[in-house]
Amino acid sequence: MKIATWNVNSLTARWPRVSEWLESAQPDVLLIQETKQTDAKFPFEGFAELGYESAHFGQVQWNGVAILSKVGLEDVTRGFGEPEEEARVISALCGGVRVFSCYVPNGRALDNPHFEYKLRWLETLRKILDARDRSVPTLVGGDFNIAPSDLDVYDPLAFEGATHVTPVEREALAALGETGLTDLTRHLHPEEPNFSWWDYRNGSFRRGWGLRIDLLLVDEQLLGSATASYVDREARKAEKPSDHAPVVGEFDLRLG
DNA sequence: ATGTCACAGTCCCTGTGA
Repeated sequence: MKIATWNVNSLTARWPRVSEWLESAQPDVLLIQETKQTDAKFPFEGFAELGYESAHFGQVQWNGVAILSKVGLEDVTRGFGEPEEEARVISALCGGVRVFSCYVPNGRALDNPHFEYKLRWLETLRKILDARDRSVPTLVGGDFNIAPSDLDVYDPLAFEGATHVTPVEREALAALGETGLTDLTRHLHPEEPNFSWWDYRNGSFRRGWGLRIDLLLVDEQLLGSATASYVDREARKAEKPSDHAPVVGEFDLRLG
């Protein structure tokens, strides 16, 4: 089973890239973030023509998360169940695996109220993951807006005083892991940076100025069946690309 | 730090978010 996560930075703007990537990469499941559209605009039919069932949790202008699947899409949950919440998490049961598509708040700046919101949001997610049914294989993917370690940052000195790299954010991410989840790409590749995001500005991609902030957190069952994980940098080279590249995990699942 | 991109509304520019 091949499961990928991709922050597409507007599905409206990115449809050509997303549709061609699905046709060539053929993941069984794709977790999407930043669709930036309402459910009414989400291309359910376009995805169906490509062979995918889909579920979306959208809003008017920002955020928006989705799950596409070729292996079934059942028991969908949208958000944390809080009133007026932003569209940042959706989960479903796909081919016997509970998958989450997460778009963690950016944080903006350390002294911005949005930074506290980011930490609260992560704590709410942790509680949900801690309460999950451990008998069901689980994958939590998405744009976490946190680089887990300095290996995940092209120049740690350039990020002093910035979000995405602080101890408190990394501790919040590690707390998700303490519910029994492992960072798949880093586990399989302990030393390669495997950046997944490059700023549109400054020619960052060409210069290799990236961060690894798009992650696949997997439980022990999935970790034991994992055969590969990689970043598809080709997608970042395309015309009018997202600033994020897809992150892929492959599993040799033998589920009862 | 900032050489870009995308969105909605103020609607062909501006403010916001990343």
